[in-house]
Amino acid sequence: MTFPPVEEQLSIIRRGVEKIVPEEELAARLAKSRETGTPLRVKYGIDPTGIDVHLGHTVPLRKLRQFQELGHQAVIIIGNYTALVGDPSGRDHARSKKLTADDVEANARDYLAQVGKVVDMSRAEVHRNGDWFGKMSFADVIQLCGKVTVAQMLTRDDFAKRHGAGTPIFMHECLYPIMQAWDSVVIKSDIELGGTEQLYSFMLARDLQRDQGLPQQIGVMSPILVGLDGERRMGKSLGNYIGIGESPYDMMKKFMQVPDAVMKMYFELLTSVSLDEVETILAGHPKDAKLRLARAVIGGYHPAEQAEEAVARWQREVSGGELPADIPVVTLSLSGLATQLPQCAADLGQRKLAAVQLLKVTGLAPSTSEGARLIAQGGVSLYINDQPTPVTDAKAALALEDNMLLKVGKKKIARLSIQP
RNA sequence: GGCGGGAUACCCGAGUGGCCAAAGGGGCCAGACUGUAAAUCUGGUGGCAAUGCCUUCGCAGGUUCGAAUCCUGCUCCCGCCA
Repeated sequence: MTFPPVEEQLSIIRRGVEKIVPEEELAARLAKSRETGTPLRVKYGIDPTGIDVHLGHTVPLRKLRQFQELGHQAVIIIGNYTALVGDPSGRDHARSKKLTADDVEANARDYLAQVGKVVDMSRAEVHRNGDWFGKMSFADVIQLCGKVTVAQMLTRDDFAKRHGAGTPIFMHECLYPIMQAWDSVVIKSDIELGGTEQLYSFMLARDLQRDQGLPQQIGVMSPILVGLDGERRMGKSLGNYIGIGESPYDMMKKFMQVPDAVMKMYFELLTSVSLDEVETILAGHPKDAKLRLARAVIGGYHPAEQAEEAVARWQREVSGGELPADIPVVTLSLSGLATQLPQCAADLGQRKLAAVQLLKVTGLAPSTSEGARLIAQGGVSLYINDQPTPVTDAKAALALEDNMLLKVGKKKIARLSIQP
């Protein structure tokens, strides 16, 4: 096994990484690996709790892939044991419902399939930590806990804060980092990847590895990827994410709405474009830079021609103002509507319906009141034979034509299918 | 266990008898501008068969012509003391 020169490896590893601890050990470890022809074991752990992988998750995953390309060994840990136990802390009740072993395994498989879009799974080791934790006795657990002090645990920032503030810290929460650290011992990791919030567990792993007479792992920590709002971390619950399973065009639309300020970070963490080139790109027009970014990232998850088509389509439909290609069809039944809205029966008899009611039944407005507001503000228009007409009177009964389009604002549009 | 403070719309937060569908800010929506970025500006932001009507200020009652506002009970939160 031959590896690229240490300096070259370092520059790749350091890209988009916030912290390496201990930084000074990394070069020596790489050098030794190169001399002995031994790949480093690079660990990345995840709890299989039903994750929809988004770009934020891909940051450490991409780093793992880079290690693979440098010739090192990717080791993915599925935390099936911790997932089974369930973490009741701080979670809302809906989420803390117990997962069965089957759920966890299904999640794990689903997760690994998604990970396969970034990591070369044919060359990765996958372990489930239930394989070792499931065999441990309570005595083993106590013995393991004997290696960690409370004072140590309290050096962890969030625990320290909570302890200071008098908010509860549950025993099992203290066990999670220990378990994670023990994973490192078992799989003999040289490097562990994760976010900066993992610092404590990473360091604990070093302590336990030393205790077991093993080489100590080096933590390579990625920054938190900000979401589409440019402020908070990318996350599903915040609704500011791009999932790697999304269609090219859905990704495209989201990319183009990202604030300019995050482009540099996205280029650095989500693409392989060289940092020099990124500088050049960002010096140009921001819109072109964003197109470039979108194309690069989307191309990582979809065939290049589909990424290209998504870009082209965005230029046509959004930038060019053409009507979108995939307008959802809303089917309206005149007789059904007459039952639903008896007060409009007379209008319906003439194939007409008040504008506000139409907005509501098509789902383009949540209520007639909101529909009336939208109309008053000039946000509603009607397309007959693709000819737009603004709707200005909320109460006016509109003639219902099969195939007509109703548009609200810039984004909401529906094609009507009128049935008897 | 004692004392005190609080619960207002999506969130924060004003309002202490009528002028309150409830200030202000954030968020969000629509419009202008633009590159569907940012910034800025304008308008809006409970519902309905809509110049009106109905519902909403923690929950349940009460006082009053009239209650987010006063009274009683209840639930929950947060400080301080023990």
